[in-house]
Amino acid sequence: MAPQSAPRTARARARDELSREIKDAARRQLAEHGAAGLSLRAVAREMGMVSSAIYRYFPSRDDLLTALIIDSYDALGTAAEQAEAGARRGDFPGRWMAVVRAARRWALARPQEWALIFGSPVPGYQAPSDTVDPAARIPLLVLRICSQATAAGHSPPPGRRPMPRPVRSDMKALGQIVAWQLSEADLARAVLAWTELIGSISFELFGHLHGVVRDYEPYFDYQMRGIGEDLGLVP
Amino acid sequence: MAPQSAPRTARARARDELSREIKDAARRQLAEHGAAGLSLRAVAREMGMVSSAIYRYFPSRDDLLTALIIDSYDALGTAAEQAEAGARRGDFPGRWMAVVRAARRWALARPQEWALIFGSPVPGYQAPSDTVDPAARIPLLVLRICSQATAAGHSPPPGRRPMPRPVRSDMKALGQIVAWQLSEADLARAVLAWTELIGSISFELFGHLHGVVRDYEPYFDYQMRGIGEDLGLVP
DNA sequence: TGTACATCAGTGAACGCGCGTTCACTGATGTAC
DNA sequence: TGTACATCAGTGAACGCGCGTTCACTGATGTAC
Repeated sequence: MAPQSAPRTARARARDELSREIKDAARRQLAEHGAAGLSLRAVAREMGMVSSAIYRYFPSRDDLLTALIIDSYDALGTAAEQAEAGARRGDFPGRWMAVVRAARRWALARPQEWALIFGSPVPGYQAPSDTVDPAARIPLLVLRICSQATAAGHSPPPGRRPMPRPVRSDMKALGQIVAWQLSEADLARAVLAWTELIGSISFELFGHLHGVVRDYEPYFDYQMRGIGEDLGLVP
Repeated sequence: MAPQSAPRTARARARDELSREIKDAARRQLAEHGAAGLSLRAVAREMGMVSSAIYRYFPSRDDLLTALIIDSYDALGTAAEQAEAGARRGDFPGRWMAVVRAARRWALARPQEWALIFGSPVPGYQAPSDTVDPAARIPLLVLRICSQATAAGHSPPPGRRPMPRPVRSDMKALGQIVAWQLSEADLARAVLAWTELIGSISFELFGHLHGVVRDYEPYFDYQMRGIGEDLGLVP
């Protein structure tokens, strides 16, 4: 018999496709009304289904939200990774800039998805652990760039000030997880750079630079370039 | 007749007091259910009033939200200003650390109020211009510290890299508004520091450092101290 | 290849709930003379 | 000081709406023999 390499039944394929269509419809809802305004009934309406039918695919509204969060983290991570892969390996500042620009572009195109993952947590909603890995893609990418830059002999000027013991211990643990050879001070700097990246994009998106910055792209580039230098990516 | 220094009638005083009580009840609501879950009816219930009575005080839910936003910005600004006023004038890093610690403490005590002003914008809600001045208190405070440090001869090492024209023009405009003598590069650095402050607190509050940092206070202090150094506050 | 049974997608009605806002009203407070 | 009128706070009922979730059901698809 043939169904050996493809044991996926027609029903299973239809199910996957509909799951995806439901998430697409939900994402459109999200883009218009925000996370708090995401309604299962509205999604069902857009799909031409009865509202209870959604429950064949997602056991509750929260599960649908979780799926959207994971997808958003993954889409953002993919965008950043692909952009980074396009830069010359030895060009560490270029790789950093590719990441941050891809992240900003992604955010500008989908502000509500950005707000879903980096804005206020939905009250009462607790992100399950499945979101951890997708959420880690960008910070890991940043750490990898820093690590390879260090390996190539490009390091930030050594520690300006002593690191308190609890911080050192947290950074040591982080270093053991990622297993690359970065000093605790460099790890802390990389975590800060990641915070600065997300913070800068959120500031622009959420309107906190209104009246201060008019031309966001060069402003963002300028600041991120400076952070790249602070990371010691450039000799 | 006597009512000259106090033309405030009993009715007016009662009105002010009730406005305040409504906002207090709304703030409690907010702390529990977040901005999206703020309900006029629930507020009225807590006040022991009928829901329509709220409309004597706030013409709509959005107006109540706006009042809360303004109050939050003001409370945060006041907390930061008071803390900063307690530091020795010549101790610029100390003044910076007083501001950032006060901001973090305020945020930890009222996470939902923080999310209200720095989290995802409420979809469909447009902040009116009354929020601009209260929102500017912290950034202005930061700029003032930098400016006085510069005047005292403590400046960051001069510009690492050229500033693109649009950025320079934005910073020049900002410099004219605040009227102090800071270079465009220093202004940009101060705006970044402000972004980093808000971003770091949001990262902690919204759980993005979960699994990376365990002891937040020393981590925050360490990073903010570094930013203070980057600002050139210390000779 | 054909039949019997199990699985599953989608329906339609219902439960129970809460929301923002409007409106005509009553009774108390404030103002002008 | 007293009266007549205007202002205003709070009531109670109603409008019109949308929501998440459950449940018994029908009919189509898949599976085992």
